[in-house]
Amino acid sequence: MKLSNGVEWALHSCVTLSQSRAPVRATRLAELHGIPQAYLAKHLQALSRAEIVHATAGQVGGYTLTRPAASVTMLEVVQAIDGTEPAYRCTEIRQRGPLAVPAEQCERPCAIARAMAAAQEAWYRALAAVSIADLAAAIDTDSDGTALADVRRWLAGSRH
Amino acid sequence: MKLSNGVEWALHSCVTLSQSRAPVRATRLAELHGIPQAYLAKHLQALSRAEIVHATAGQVGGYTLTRPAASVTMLEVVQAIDGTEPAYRCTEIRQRGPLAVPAEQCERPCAIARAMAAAQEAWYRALAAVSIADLAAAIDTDSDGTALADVRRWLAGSRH
DNA sequence: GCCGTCCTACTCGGATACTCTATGTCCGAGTCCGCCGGG
DNA sequence: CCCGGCGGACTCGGACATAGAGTATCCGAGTAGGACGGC
Repeated sequence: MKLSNGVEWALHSCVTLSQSRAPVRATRLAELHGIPQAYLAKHLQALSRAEIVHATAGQVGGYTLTRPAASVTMLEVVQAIDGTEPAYRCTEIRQRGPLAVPAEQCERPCAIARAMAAAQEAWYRALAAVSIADLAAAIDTDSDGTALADVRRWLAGSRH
Repeated sequence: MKLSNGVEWALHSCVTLSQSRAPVRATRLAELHGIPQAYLAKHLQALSRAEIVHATAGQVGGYTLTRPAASVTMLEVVQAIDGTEPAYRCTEIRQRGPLAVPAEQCERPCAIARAMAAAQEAWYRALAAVSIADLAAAIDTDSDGTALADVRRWLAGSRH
């Protein structure tokens, strides 16, 4: 089980966007994080489709958060990038083979699928409990308030 | 994020093995579940390496559980197949770009990595709370005690 | 009749092709700003 | 001096190559059981 690499970029990008009221171009986000511009753009598109960020075209365009950072959860971002498909997908092998269970008795998911679904739910809950604002606050605390201030200053700098 | 298909097969196979004291051949397990024999064998090797099952060679060989089903957790099986690598791997992008944080200040994982690790931990706990015996009991309940009895009878049948 | 040895058939184990998703990249459609001309 | 129209350059968006991991398979090494011969 491996999570897409873009999830990390998307989360960092959201934290960065939460520090700016003005639109931030994908190029600048990529430059700030030292990652490929074109590929980050692809993931930002996914965030745009999920209506987590709003894209503005034109000369002073870029991305902004559509909602306050406190109301955007990590879960939303992860699902926007990675999709909402559960990690475990039951293929109903109990309905196959010489001892196949008839479909009528398979209305409820099988015990294994139920346990995996419960685990996934626990994962979801843990992610839904943390917002982008929480992440920003934690980063701020970790750096004694310098990191995000630097980001704000850098974002306010020349548009190159 | 997608979990390997073999996880499902491995879990079902473990439940099946818990119903037999005699070794069960990979061929029979595959036949019972209606899945490719050669590929299942590969995953059974992983379970063998993890010392969850014991492989016996020779004419009446096959696989058996090394421990009572109640002491084998779903987490062990999942990790044996899928590996122990966490789903989210922080690439430390905070140490890159124009505002790179110096490595000395990065002893603690970044806030995002901490949150993802907590979520993964919640997932692990949910899986560790369920044993193979629990799964067998749940399946037994679901089928009014017929499913596992059928399996035991089928396993006791001719070795073909 | 009993025991040791050999043989055979069967098992698992690792090395080997193939496919599909995730990665990385590019160019085109759409849009907003700034300039220019007219009133 | 103010306003409307136009041009241009910049933005995002989706379509297009590439690589790595997961999927599926095969054949060889090793082993346990059974048959055979000798004692």
